[in-house]
Amino acid sequence: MNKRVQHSPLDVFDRKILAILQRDNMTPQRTIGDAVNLSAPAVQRRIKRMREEGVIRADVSVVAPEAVGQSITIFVEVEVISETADQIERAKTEFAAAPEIQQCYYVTGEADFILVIVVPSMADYEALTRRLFFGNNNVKRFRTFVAMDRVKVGLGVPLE
Amino acid sequence: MNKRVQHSPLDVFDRKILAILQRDNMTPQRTIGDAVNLSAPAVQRRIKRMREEGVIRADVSVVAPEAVGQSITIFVEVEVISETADQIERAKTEFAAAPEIQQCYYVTGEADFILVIVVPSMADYEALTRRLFFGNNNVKRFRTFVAMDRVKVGLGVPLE
DNA sequence: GGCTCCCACGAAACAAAATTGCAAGCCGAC
DNA sequence: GTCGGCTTGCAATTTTGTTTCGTGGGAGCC
Repeated sequence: MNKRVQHSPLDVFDRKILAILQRDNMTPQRTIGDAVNLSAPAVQRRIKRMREEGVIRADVSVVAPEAVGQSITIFVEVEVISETADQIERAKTEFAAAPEIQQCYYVTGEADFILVIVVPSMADYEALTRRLFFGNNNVKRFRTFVAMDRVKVGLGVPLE
Repeated sequence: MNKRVQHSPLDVFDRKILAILQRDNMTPQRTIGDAVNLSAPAVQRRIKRMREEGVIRADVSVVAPEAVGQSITIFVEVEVISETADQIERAKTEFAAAPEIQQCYYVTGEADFILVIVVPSMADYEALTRRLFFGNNNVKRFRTFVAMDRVKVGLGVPLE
């Protein structure tokens, strides 16, 4: 269901390039080349390959939520009643479709789903719970955590 | 302590531009201009302003964790013993410094911190808990959730 | 060893995109 | 009305990304 693309093994150059790109993907290829001791075209070819292979999933700007009026970040642990394959699939689809849901993970443990939600106000969150949880009769219960501080927020993965 | 930059109010153009950029920041300005009915330089100036004002926090490549051998995503709820200001500050600093910790939020509710962690293997996670939690005598307890599926992962905020 | 084939590389040429300079249009203040 | 600040579009310039081409090193095979 997801993009399953062949990943040819990454060498040291690739990793160094990734380390730079996941911090700032606007870095000129020439600069990257200098940093990793490679020519700009070589860097360009590697980046292109990694994009095609799905090693680089996307290239995005990170927007400050509070700057656009989405000032509240909320965590939710969701526990479902029935964990049949298609019930789970349905839930995944529904969660993935909601724009307020930034992240959704299907997890083991005391909860089934963990959601990261971004909304303008508590009232909006309340409305969302009504729609998403109370309106879904497969949701057994959910626990809410409100973020007071987004201490560290990123998608960077440790490299080397 | 963090970036406190003045956010001048965003108009419809800005929001449309942001909506595009947070999906794909490699979109040519010309294309963006066409989409929002503005010239490329106008788009460029707005983007520059939003970068300077901190509305756009960063521009990054999103790397597929499994492609670089970081195949396990883990959630942790951390509860601390003492919640004095400097104990909390110390914890924030420590969590923010760990490269395996992708995200760290300070939250209300039954937990104090919620962490999103990315590691190559369970053994690595075990080692990390030893260092981070058992090695920190202010950690009362922590609950672990292992992600079976990263259903939706992004930092995009709802716009429009 | 000597051979070819195959990649990945760097240098340079090239294309495309971003950036800058500038003149004009659009308010709001006086 | 007119001044001044702000934003725009267009055109020129500069920077950046991309393609082309020729070279060199390594793997496999005579």
